[in-house]
Amino acid sequence: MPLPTLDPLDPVFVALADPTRRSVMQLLSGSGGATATQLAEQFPVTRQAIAKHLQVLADAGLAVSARAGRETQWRLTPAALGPAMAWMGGLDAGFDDRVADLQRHLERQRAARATPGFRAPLSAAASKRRHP
Amino acid sequence: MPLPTLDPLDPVFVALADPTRRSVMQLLSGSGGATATQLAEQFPVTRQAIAKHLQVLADAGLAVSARAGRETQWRLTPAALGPAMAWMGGLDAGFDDRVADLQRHLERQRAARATPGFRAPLSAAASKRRHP
DNA sequence: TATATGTGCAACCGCTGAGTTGCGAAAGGC
DNA sequence: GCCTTTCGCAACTCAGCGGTTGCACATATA
Repeated sequence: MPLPTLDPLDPVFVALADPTRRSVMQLLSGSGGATATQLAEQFPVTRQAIAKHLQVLADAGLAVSARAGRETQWRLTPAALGPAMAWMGGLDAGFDDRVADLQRHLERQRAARATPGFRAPLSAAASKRRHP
Repeated sequence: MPLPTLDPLDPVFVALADPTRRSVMQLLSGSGGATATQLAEQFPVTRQAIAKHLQVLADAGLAVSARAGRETQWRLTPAALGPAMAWMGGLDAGFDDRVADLQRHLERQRAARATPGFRAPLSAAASKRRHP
């Protein structure tokens, strides 16, 4: 029972989680656009399966469709990947913060070592940020 | 029946697809490391659920564990996100390729227009790259 | 030693999602 | 006109996943 989520970039990550869907994205990126039947020829699955995948991509804002006559052209809109990539980059930024914390900690240790008789508490910085 | 995948960055995207798992990643990023029980206190799920999430992250190379005494510390390894982010960036690169194609196409059109009596075939470039 | 705490493993359950088949409707080609 | 193509919708199957409970083992603390 996965908890209900209102994270706006959840549909993007969910869309990216399926390998067939990622291949569809690559085909759409390589070509200027394609129909569901054209895409289905490249996979060992039915057209309806591809159509469902395209709908998932559309719900995530990663693709748009435009009907022309009896066929609907699908096109990739990779701009929707921006927030997801930003979120991933933010994890490394957190790492940078910890590096800065460590550097300040070491600096304080160095200063304390220069002051005989003072003993710094161990791993104070680590436990302080354990549950933000 | 999802087709079997040997895509090496598949476990990474699968790991990112769950919102609880992403929250765990953020907590691990904000702190220098935590145990499964500590993390479970921040979520309305059991410790075992968090432990499973941590195992998924480990299988994707996104986290490592180190046992110390009776508790095991978990730490995030965001470097494993690199290939995934590179793949996403590659989709935009494909877009750049299409822009280059379009520019070449327009340039050819302009040259043809300067040569009376020659008629360029319509949308030749588009159909050429439709199924790479 | 006894007790409490933290972990890992295994079995079990409900639901979601990927995929299928079937069919009817709209658009093109003859 | 008729036939073909392409599409969208609905119902269905089924494996995997998120989550739980229960328990046994190891480590710290009294």
